[in-house]
Amino acid sequence: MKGPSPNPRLHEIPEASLRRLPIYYRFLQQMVLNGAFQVSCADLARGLGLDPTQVRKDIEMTGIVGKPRVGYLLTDLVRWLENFLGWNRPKGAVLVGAGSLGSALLGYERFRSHGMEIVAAFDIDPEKIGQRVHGREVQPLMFLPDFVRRTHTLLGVIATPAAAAQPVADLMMSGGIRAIWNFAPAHIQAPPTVILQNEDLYHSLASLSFKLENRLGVAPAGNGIRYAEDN
Amino acid sequence: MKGPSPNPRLHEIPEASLRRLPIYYRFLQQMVLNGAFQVSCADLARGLGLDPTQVRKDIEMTGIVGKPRVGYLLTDLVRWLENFLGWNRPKGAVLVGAGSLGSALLGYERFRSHGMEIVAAFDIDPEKIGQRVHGREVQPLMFLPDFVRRTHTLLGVIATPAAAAQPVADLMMSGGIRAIWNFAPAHIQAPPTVILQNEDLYHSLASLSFKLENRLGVAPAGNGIRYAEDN
DNA sequence: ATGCAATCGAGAAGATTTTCTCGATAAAGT
DNA sequence: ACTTTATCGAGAAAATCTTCTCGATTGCAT
Ligand SMILES: NC(=O)c1ccc[n+]([C@@H]2O[C@H](COP(=O)([O-])OP(=O)(O)OC[C@H]3O[C@@H](n4cnc5c(N)ncnc54)[C@H](O)[C@@H]3O)[C@@H](O)[C@H]2O)c1
Ligand SMILES: NC(=O)c1ccc[n+]([C@@H]2O[C@H](COP(=O)([O-])OP(=O)(O)OC[C@H]3O[C@@H](n4cnc5c(N)ncnc54)[C@H](O)[C@@H]3O)[C@@H](O)[C@H]2O)c1
Repeated sequence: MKGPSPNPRLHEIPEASLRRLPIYYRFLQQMVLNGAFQVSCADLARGLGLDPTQVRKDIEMTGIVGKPRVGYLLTDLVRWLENFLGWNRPKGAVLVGAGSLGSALLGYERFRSHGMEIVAAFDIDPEKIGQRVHGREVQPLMFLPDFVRRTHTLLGVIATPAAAAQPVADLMMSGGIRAIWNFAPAHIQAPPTVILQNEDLYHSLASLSFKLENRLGVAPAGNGIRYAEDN
Repeated sequence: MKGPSPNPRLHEIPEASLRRLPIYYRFLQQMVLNGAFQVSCADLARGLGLDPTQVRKDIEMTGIVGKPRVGYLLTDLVRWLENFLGWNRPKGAVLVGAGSLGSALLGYERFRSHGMEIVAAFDIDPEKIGQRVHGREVQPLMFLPDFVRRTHTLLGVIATPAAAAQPVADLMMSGGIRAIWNFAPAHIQAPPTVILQNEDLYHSLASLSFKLENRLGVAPAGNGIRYAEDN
């Protein structure tokens, strides 16, 4: 396996499929630890309680080809997915807002093995500036655009209060940030050339709260994945 | 507005719509602050860059009726949504794993106004037990089932390492927890009577990483929301 | 070798979600 | 009062996503 660029039809990859791949990836890693050698879509489906055809379609979508009656070589598939998602090529990121959530994110080393490395933290609070959080010195917010430009950083993480989200995003974009991961509960306006990913806990809270009150069980099995706000 | 039980067809509410409601809610709150008095679906759509019909369908789904040419009375709609989502009736929750993420969650007061109040924290680490985190004493994990039973708590939040997620979930369910919000990157098995909400950051990371590497802009405008793993 | 069973791959069908379209209604202007 | 216009509500159409089905391929057992 040395796979050609695993990009079948970039524009036609369902977001839902894209967001299921990490689930498969994690399960496969577990299988590696358990000493397995090969894996079929049916194995994945059984283990995760999903529809086998859906799993097959998702895996197929990444462009890897399997062998009938066997499935895929486990290590091949793991590396294929890493490569497909770009998780074997960590991309630098800047974080703004070194509060409680920001600090937790800064301390989370696992991001590096999933395509992102937070290389710098910024804040507007003089108390925070100069402090070290998990090994990184918090810098004044105003240094951000220049830092981004100099280091060609493409990814920005927002962990400020909601009111600051838009101005911080603007500042990021002014420096050349191309993708923003927003943890503040705020709607950010950005040109369509910038990739926006809102991590809105209230989405989940709404779903949980509503279902709990209405005694609804989990969604039908096949419906493994639901979307997160994009724009 | 004194709305009858706003439950048109419980089973037929699209998850996608459900998860868009918080976005509307937030925008409406902002409008209230800005002194607005009434609001139309078109206003919402314009402000959020979504399709007007989609907004209308979503709002319609909650069962509120508007007036042609006007839309809805702003405060009515806000309260209607709060009631529909259950955000005006905070539900107690237990949290397990008082680490960096768990502490951030414990310190986040905003949950209370969105249907959830974390009433107790548990951990397995003797160092953590007995400490106070944002006003709550961390209790030994083994006290959890009894606590849940005594207090009739229905919601559980998991912020432990992935390996502990399943056993912790089992413990929660043994006490009577009916809905689990899982922040650990792990697949939890639960009977369909238990509501599962996985908050998997790797979903977002996969989406971001992939799109960034393939120079894809944001998803088409209408596509405001994308799914989060449910099971 | 031959037949059997499991699986991939791909097209078709079905379900769900989003978008389009249009009639009804109420406010604002004429 | 009448017309215009913005909006809701609802059904139809389109797009998207999921599930079903089946032929082709491969490994395994006989
Ligand atoms: N804490 C949580 O568990 C949690 C959960 C969900 C969402 N959030 C959201 O994440 C964001 C951060 O939450 P938090 O609990 O870490 O808050 P926090 O108050 O602990 O941290 C916010 C940080 O942002 C900094 N900041 C404020 N304005 C800024 C600006 N204009 N530019 C740069 N930095 C600025 C502050 O100095 C502070 O360090 C909030 O939007 C919150 O709603 C937090
Ligand atoms: N820190 C982040 O920013 C972040 C981001 C995304 C996901 N997560 C996930 O959230 C979870 C917690 O992350 P964290 O950074 O807070 O980790 P952490 O190590 O700081 O905290 C984990 C806590 O769980 C406790 N714990 C361990 N085993 C337990 C058990 N069996 N029962 C009860 N408690 C137990 C530990 O004592 C510790 O207090 C992890 O699964 C992590 O992958 C964290």
